[in-house]
Amino acid sequence: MATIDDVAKAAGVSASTVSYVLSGKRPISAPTRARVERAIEKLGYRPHAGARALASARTNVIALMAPLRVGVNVPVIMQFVTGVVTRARDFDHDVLLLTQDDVSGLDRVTGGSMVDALVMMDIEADDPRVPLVAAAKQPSVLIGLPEDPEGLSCVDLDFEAAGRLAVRHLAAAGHADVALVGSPPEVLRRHTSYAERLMRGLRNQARASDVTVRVEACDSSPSGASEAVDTLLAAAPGTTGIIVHNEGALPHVLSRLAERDIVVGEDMSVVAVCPRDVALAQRIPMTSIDLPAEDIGRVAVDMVMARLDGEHPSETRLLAPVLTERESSAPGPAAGDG
Amino acid sequence: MATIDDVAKAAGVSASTVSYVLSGKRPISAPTRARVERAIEKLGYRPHAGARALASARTNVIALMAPLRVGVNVPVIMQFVTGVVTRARDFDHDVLLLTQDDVSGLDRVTGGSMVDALVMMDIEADDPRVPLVAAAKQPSVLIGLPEDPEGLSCVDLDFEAAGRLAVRHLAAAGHADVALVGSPPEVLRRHTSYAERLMRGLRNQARASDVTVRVEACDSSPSGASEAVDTLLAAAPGTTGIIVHNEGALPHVLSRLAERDIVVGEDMSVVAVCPRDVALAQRIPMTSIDLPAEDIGRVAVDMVMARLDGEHPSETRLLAPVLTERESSAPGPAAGDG
DNA sequence: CTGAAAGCGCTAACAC
DNA sequence: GTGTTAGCGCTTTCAG
Repeated sequence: MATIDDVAKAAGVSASTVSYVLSGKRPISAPTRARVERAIEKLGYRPHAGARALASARTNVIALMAPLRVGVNVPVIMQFVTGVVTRARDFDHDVLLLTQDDVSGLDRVTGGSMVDALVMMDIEADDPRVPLVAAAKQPSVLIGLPEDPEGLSCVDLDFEAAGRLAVRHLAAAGHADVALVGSPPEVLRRHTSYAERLMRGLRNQARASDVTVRVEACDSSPSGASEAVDTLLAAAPGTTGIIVHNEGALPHVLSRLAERDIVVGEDMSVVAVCPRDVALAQRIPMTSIDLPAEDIGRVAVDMVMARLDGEHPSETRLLAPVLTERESSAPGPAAGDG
Repeated sequence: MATIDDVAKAAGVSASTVSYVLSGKRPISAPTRARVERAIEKLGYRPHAGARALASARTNVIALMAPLRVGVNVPVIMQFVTGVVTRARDFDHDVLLLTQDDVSGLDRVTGGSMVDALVMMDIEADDPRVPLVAAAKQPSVLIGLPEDPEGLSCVDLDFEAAGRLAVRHLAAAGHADVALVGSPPEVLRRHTSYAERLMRGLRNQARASDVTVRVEACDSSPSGASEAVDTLLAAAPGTTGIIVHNEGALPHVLSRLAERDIVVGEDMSVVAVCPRDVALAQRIPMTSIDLPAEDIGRVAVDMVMARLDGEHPSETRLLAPVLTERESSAPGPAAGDG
C-alpha cells in the first residue's frame, strides 16, 4: 500500500501538503493540487484509517447499537438502521454495528476510541446503557426516551402524542369504547420506552375524551394476535375502535377480525401505529399514525454530527405524529350525536 | 484517557510489558501480571484502537456487506447478520456494516485498512464486487456463489441440492406435476445466486424424476402471491406439489390456496425453502428445507478468521440441505403406483 | 502557499 | 522474564 510519503515523493511535495489537499484545511495552489491528485490517482493511495485516527483523534466511524431483542419487529429495526447508515455516509462516516444489548460493547468502542459518536436504539425506561454513554467522551443520541433524559440527546416519534391522537381520532368519530392491541409482553416487561409512552398518552386522552380504553399485550404470532382479539372482545364486547401498535401482529389481528365476521372500516375502526409501508401492505389500507423510522434514524445522525463539531447542546426531539385516514376507520355508534 | 505508558508507570514496568500482558504473546511472571492488571483496572485503561491498528496492522474489525435490495427478505438478512456479528465477537472482532451495494464502500474499507476481513452477502452471478474483494489485501468470504468461484471462499446452503431434494421428495410422494413459487422478479432479474441455483437443481431433478415443473416468480405481497398461485393453477391445473422459495410470500400463498379451498397437506403438498422459524410460524407447520441463515453467517466468520491467521487456502462450503416433513406435504395422485 | 518535524499510542523486534 | 527502541502513517503546529 502506498503511503502519504510515497504520494508526496511522486508529486514532488511534502507529506503535509498531501495531507492538506486531502483535508482542505489550508489553501493549495492549483498546480500543486493537480500534481498531488494525479499522484494519488496513480498510486491508488488511500489514507490509513488507523494512522489517521491516531493523529487526529477522529475515526469517521459511528457506533450503532441495535439490540435484536425478542419481540422487536426486525423490518422496522432495519428501517432505523438504514436511515442511520445512509445518513452517516453523507457525513463521510461508516457504521459499526453492535447488536448485543450488553454493556461491554459500549465500553470497548468508546474507551478504545473506535468511534466518534454513538446512536443507541431500543431504549428502556431505566436503561443500564444510558449512564455509560452519558459518561463516554463521545457524543451520543438515543432513539427513544429514557426515564430521565436530562443532559442527553434523544429523538423519537412522540408516542405519547400519538397515543392521544389515536384516541382523539376514534373518540371524535363517535367511538366510546376503544382498545389497544399493543406490544408483545416481553417488550412491555422490559419497560421499553415507546410502548410505555404510547400507553400513557392513550390513557390520558381516554380520560379527557371520556372514552374507555382497554389494553391488551399481544404476541406477534397469529395465535397471539387471535388471543388478544378474542380476550379483548370477550371482556369488552362493545369495543368499536382498536389501536394496533404492533407491526408483526397487525395482519393477524385483521385476519382474526375477518374470521369473526367483523368488518374493519365498518363494524370496527382500526388505527395502526406503524411505518407507512406496513400500513399500506395490509388487506385494506390502514388508517395509521406513521412511524417514520428511516427519518428518525437520519435525524439521529444529524443530531450526533451537530454535537460532534459544533458545540450544540443536547436536546430531545420528539417528532409530531401524523394520522392519515384510510379505509380501516369510520364513524362509530355515537357519530352524529351531541 | 490513560495510555499504555500511564499504566506502565503505575505498575512500575515498561510499556512493552503492559502490551505483552494484554496480548499474551510472551510469558509474564505472576506478580508482574498482577501489578499490571491492577494498574489497568485502576486507571480504566483501554488500548487505543487506532494506535493498535497502526502498529499491528490489525483492526479487529470485519466488514459485513449486506445490501438491502428490493425484494430481499429483511428478517432473513438479519439472521445472517446476527450470525456474523455474534461469531465475530467470539474472535474479538467488531463488525462494520456496509449496506450500499455500490463498490466505493469496499474500496474505502479495504484500501483504508479499516478492516481485517470481509463478509459479503447477496452475491449475484456476475457480481461487480467480486473482482474487487478478490484483489483486496484482506481475505473475504462470500455468502452465496458467483459465476466463477475460482480462488474465492464461499459458503451457502447448497441450493442446487435443495432444489433437487424438494423435487425428489415430491416425486417420491407421487406428485407428477410440481411448481416453484420463487423469488420476486427483481431478485431473478439481478441473477441472484441462490435463486438461480435452486432453479437449476429443480429442473435437473424434474428431468431425472420425470415430473413436470413450472416456475413462477412471485412478488412478496399478498396480491403478488395470489397472482402467482392463480397463474400457476390456470396454466397447470394438475399441479399437486408446490415448492415455495420466498419467505415473504409464503403466508400469502397459503392464504390464497385456502381461499381457493385447496387444502394444503391434502389436495396440495407444499414444501418451503426457508428458515425453520418461518416454516413453523405458518398456519400449519410446513414441510421445509431449512435455510440455516444464522449458521451460515457464523461459518462465514469462521472461514474468514481461518484465512486470517492460518494460511488456509480458499474453499467453498455448501451446506447439505435437510428436508423435514411436517404437515404441509402428503402422498400425491400416483402414490402407491409402480 | 509550502515544508520540517514533533508527536498520536501502540507493537514487536532486539537486547539482556 | 523484562526493558529499550524503532517505527506504523498520518495530522498539525511552527517556521518561513
